[in-house]
Amino acid sequence: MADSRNITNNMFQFPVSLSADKDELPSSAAREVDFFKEKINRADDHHDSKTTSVMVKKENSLSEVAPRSSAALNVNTGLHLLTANTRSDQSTVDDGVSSDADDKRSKNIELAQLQLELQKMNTENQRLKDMLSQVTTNYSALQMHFVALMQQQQQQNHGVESNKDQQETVEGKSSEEKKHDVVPRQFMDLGPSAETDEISNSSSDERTRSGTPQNHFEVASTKNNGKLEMVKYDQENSTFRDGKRIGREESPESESQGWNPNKVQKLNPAGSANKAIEQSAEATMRKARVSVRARSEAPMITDGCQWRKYGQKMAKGNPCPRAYYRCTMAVGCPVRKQVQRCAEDRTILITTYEGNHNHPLPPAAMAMASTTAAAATMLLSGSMSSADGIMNPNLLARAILPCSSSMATISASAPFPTVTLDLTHSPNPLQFPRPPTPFQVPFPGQPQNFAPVTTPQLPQVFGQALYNQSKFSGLQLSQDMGSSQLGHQTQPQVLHSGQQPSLSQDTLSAATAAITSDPNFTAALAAAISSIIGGANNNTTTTTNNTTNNNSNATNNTSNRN
DNA sequence: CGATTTTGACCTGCGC
DNA sequence: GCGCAGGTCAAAATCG
Repeated sequence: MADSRNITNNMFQFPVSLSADKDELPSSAAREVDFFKEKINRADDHHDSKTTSVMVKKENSLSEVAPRSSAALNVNTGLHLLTANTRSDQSTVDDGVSSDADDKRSKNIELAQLQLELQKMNTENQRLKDMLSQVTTNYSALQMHFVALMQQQQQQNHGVESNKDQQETVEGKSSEEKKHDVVPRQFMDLGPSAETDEISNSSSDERTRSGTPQNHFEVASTKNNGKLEMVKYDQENSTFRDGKRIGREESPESESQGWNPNKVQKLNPAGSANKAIEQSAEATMRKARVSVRARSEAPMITDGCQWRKYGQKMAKGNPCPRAYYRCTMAVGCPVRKQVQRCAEDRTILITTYEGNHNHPLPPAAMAMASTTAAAATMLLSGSMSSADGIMNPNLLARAILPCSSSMATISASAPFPTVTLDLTHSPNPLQFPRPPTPFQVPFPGQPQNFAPVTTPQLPQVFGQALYNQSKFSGLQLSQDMGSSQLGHQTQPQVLHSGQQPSLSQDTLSAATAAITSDPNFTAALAAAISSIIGGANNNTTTTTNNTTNNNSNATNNTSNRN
């Protein structure tokens, strides 16, 4: 954990120590710091209680060792005496004065002393060994206790999530389907807890592959009937609206297949079990959202993916229309996003992501994709229960990285649990040096950026990110953000996007490399942030591949229903 | 001409 | 049951 914190602090200075934030949120920051300290102190206390005893013992041992070391010196002294005696022997031999009886007596005495000292040394050696083993045992016990607490916390979270999944599953679920309820739970079992999931019946090989949600579904589908192709990447399709769009969605168009729950049912008629698995798990994934707030004058932040707009609606309480985009980098990619400007500060662009990509991504897109996927999974696996006041793994994450209190917000309230990454706070310019050249996002049209990095490493990246989901740092828990989550920044800083520090391509490459190589999720998160910031700036400073769509025109589409 | 955007219609869930 | 709001579809329009 310390490593992750160090890595993050070294690589990406999260914009927490902003002056405005300090002014605005001194209490929360202080609370966070205090909590962290408290946490640490508690841990230290706990550890100290053990350590103290150990130390006392150690001190005792040292105090006991000290005379014994003097005893060891005594032994040496004895040896020295022996040597002296040897000399005396020699002297006796040389002199030929001492009698044999005296020599034997003195030798016996010395021998006895030596044996006694040797015995003491052996005893002390044994005691030292015992103490060492005790210290080791205490350390192991502490470690195990910590791990057990973590696992218990995770399991409680999963238990709540699993219950919710069961409730959200389609009605009339048969007992056979219930057998597979483990799969959504397994899907949720990410990170360290997955290693100790006693319910999971997956093999170790499956576990090694279970880094991504896709992989989980792959496993699940393989386990059930081997229809890999259907479950693999359609994780978001099956439960959406319970497949009631029969008339429209049975169109033969392949593009809509990814979103057609009936297609899943039709193409995978082997069992309702699979469907239930997919539905419950995909429902949870479907519901998880990652919202990114960034300042950008462009209609859309550049996240490295290709999007196609499929709808626009006026949302209540916001004069700016909400645009709906779907990822078009692959046929049937379930990822969608909503783009809307903040009603309070229209320089803030709110982008909400749903789902996981089912295709390789360019590095720039992978940063965001891995971030959203990990954040969503983290949200589903951990924070929902935290909203219920059971556990709060994010507190641990905050302890891991206490410097990013204002960066992310979890909203576990209905209708959708949402992680909001607030990038509107200006990073410290010293921490985000401004590059001399404008940032350019490598786009998928450039194949050199495409396959080599993403294809083989994508599951690993997801897996690493998900494995470290508990390290998703800087998540500020919000019990009831609700619709106000997008406006949790009470006083947005007036900072044009052009003023935002951007990152050079080297920086992004480094960040991307950090994602692909570093198992630290915070690094991945920071890399995504850097890509966002760079993309936003790119939009404002250069001509990009973005469409000419302009949401700010606000073509009133309120009469959509009318 | 294909791809993309626009936009009215449709569907669903939820609250009353 | 009704109305509202969110989300999606798909034909038409537009763009390159």
